[in-house]
Amino acid sequence: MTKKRYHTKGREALLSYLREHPDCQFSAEELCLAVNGEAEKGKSTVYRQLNQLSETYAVRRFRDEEAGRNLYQYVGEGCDCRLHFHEKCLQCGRIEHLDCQGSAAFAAHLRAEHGFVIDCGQTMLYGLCAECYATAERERGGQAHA
Amino acid sequence: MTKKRYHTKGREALLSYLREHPDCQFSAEELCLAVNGEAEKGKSTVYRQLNQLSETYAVRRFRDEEAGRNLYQYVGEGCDCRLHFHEKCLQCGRIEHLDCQGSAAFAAHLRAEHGFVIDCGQTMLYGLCAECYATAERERGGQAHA
DNA sequence: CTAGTTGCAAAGAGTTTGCATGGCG
DNA sequence: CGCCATGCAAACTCTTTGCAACTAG
Repeated sequence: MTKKRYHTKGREALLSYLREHPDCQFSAEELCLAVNGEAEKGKSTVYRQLNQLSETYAVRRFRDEEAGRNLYQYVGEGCDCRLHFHEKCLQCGRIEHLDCQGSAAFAAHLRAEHGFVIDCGQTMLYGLCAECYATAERERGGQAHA
Repeated sequence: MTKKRYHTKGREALLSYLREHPDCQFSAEELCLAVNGEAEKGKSTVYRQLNQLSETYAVRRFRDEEAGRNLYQYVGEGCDCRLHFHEKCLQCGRIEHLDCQGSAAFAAHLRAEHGFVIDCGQTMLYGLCAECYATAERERGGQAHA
């Protein structure tokens, strides 16, 4: 089922680069530039390599909604991104890290009650940050315009 | 900043259709078919309408990673999708609803500790379901075992 | 040597935009 | 009547695929 893979300089370089930047998400274009020195040179190969790497547990493909493209991030061993959530405000778009306080309890609950082993590093929580929620409430209460 | 909007039959029909199917996510193509009777007829207008609707709190754009396209869902008033999480297995791709048991506690924690008002209906939890986790563990152990 | 990998160009899918016409207010 | 909305086609972006040359094992 799984195809045999050769160890090639290209894919190794890509993986190394991603592993050296554990908390960063890169676009295919950025990675192509980083590895090949040019954003266009061999981009199809970079896409193929990224697809291959995404089949493993080491690299994960995310979606950048705003830009309408994919982002790639190292999420393998020695990476702490799995231990905390990220929360993104639907209004202002800001992303913030969430310390492990309640996250661990929630993760434990999911696992104990549902057998679901959540991967915080790959989960984005959506909602409204304090400021935007306040603004939304004010507008809703004001009913100035709808 | 916000542009003036006319009440038009087209956008109203779209919103009505979405509102009548509160737990469903539709592609632009499906919506075009549902509203215009044809998947191609006036699709650019449908895209424009969906973008307009997505600027409100009533409709939200999601991403269908597998199909590489956007999905649209009604998430406004009278919609219960905000009250529970969905968990998606990174391995088998299955999506399951998660009852409110621990979700409510987690949501409350987020709000109390971080002022972040989470929107469950717009958040997807990623991880491994029980079966896939067991399989993954077996394979990982297999390296040392077999 | 054989099968996987690379690189370029071209195709492909989904979405957006230009422009003239139609419709709401 | 002004301005927004519509509809078609063309353009655009990101990603994938075809094919010949290359390379790891």
